[in-house]
Amino acid sequence: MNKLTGDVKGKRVAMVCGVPMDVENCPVRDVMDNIGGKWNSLMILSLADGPLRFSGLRRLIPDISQRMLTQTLRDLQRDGYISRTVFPTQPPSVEYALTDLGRSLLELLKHFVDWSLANHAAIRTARDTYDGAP
Amino acid sequence: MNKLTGDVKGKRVAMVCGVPMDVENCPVRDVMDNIGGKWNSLMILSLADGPLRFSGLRRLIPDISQRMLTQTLRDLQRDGYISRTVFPTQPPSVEYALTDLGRSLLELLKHFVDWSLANHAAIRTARDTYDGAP
DNA sequence: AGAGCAACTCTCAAAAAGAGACCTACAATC
DNA sequence: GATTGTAGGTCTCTTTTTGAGAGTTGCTCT
Repeated sequence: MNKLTGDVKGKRVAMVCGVPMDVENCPVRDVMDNIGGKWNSLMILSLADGPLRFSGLRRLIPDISQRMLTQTLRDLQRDGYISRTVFPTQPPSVEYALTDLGRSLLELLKHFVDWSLANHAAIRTARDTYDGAP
Repeated sequence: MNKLTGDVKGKRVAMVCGVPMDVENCPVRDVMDNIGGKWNSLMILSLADGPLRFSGLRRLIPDISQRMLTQTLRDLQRDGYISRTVFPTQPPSVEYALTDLGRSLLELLKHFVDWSLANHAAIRTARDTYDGAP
């Protein structure tokens, strides 16, 4: 019997790092989907230094389409990572900022940034080796 | 002038957390693409307790297609996170295991698992609030 | 002899992402 | 006073990714 499986409510289910990886309703997958999206974590990192407006974010991440920018912001807002505030100027301006939850996640993401910088060279080397050997 | 931009080799570029977010050749994006894929980090977590074979991984992550399993394993192998060892049994069996680099990343991912468990309730609440207010 | 496993690959359909046009309303420029 | 620009989007169309599932090769077990 595999130590990597367990029972949750009578249902046989995979366990990863002690967490039941039930396909639906798995906390880890839920969060991973958020940080896992192509733009999501980049967006949170971009708001690290303070609130930004729609067009400010576009300038900061020049290769995101408006469509994906809108959608990513909505997704992150929905899950409580960022807030959206409309100021009644003419034309209205909309400011996006990290919430407490978002700042909490940001702390984790910063470790990733550090790790990336420290290990980038090793990854590039591995990749070149792999690609070089047909 | 925005503190969020800087110059890299004479090219104006966005800065995030002090890191130049040059669209190509950005270390952070490079790593984020790896942990960011839908299955990538789940795969690394799945190998946390020891090496597994192709079919073992399928059982552990029942909702991944064979196609994506193959591709995810190749990607992670290419970037040096996992190793692939073929044993000359009949039929040959193939074992996937974390490398040192993979185990190093795993330590970071474990923090995510912890964070997910701690904050999952808050995310669900935020989501329900957002969805409940049309 | 027939079924099953292991580790894939291949094809086709569905879903997600990207490109880019379009929209409303105001402000500044020529 | 006509054009151009900005802000914060939406809409449509095309391309790229994913997913579902059948097929493959060779051996083993019943």
